[in-house]
Amino acid sequence: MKISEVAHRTGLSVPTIRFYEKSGLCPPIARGADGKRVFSKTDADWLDLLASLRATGMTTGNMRAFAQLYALGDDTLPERKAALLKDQQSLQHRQADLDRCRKILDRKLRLYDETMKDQI
Amino acid sequence: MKISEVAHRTGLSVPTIRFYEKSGLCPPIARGADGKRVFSKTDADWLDLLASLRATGMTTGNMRAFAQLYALGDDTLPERKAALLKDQQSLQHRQADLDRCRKILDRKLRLYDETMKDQI
DNA sequence: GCTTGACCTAAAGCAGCTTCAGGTCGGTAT
DNA sequence: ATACCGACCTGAAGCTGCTTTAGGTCAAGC
Repeated sequence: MKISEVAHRTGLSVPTIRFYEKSGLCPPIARGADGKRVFSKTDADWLDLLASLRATGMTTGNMRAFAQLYALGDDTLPERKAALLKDQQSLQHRQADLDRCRKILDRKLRLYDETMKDQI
Repeated sequence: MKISEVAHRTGLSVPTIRFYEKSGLCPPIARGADGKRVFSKTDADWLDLLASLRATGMTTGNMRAFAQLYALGDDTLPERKAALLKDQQSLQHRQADLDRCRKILDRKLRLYDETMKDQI
């Protein structure tokens, strides 16, 4: 499989995939005689996993840790679950932050409406 | 007013305030004989405004633009409102993204629960 | 034979800060 | 008096997670 195909399948950009390999987020990808990356099904699945971890907002550090646990097999399921739970918490934090932002913004906009009404 | 007081009042960090000044997000702050920044009430209010714009997730570029409109007086109210509305939209996008993330994560966690139940 | 397109690399750039290294004060404890 | 502390200053580097740029190789199509 070519890098462009993997990009299409995972939704990651081509440079991001190269970046992930270089950063050790996935194992080194095999190369063809021409030096181009040749992705196995396993590689593609791995990158799919990375893409969905990224989608959850996980940091690359945690993604690397998670991927390593994944590579160690099913014994690490509880640890991986714990990592996901932690991720879930930070996600909740971010959502709460955004909610706070939204409230500030809504209040500001209402203020603007009132001020502008007065002026007309 | 000292920088530490402004930091405390606005919730911005001391380096962030210096960074904002350096980046032209606020007008240059007056200095005492010792070279230290001396913030006027106006400066502090300005930074308060910046802090709440940042809280809404606005980019520094937009913050700069917004602050400039602000400096031009009340004639710019409609433009500022438009900027805030745009900001609100991007905020809604981010919220939608996080919701999507949360769903992915919840699904993953449920999968883990099932897998682990099977193993016990 | 010449261009186009997909791939490659290393390196720089981006936002928005934070952190570091190194220096100047004034106040206080010994 | 002197040694130290904490708050301030500066410029520059570091951080995350990519994206963009510059420069190069190769096969295929016109």
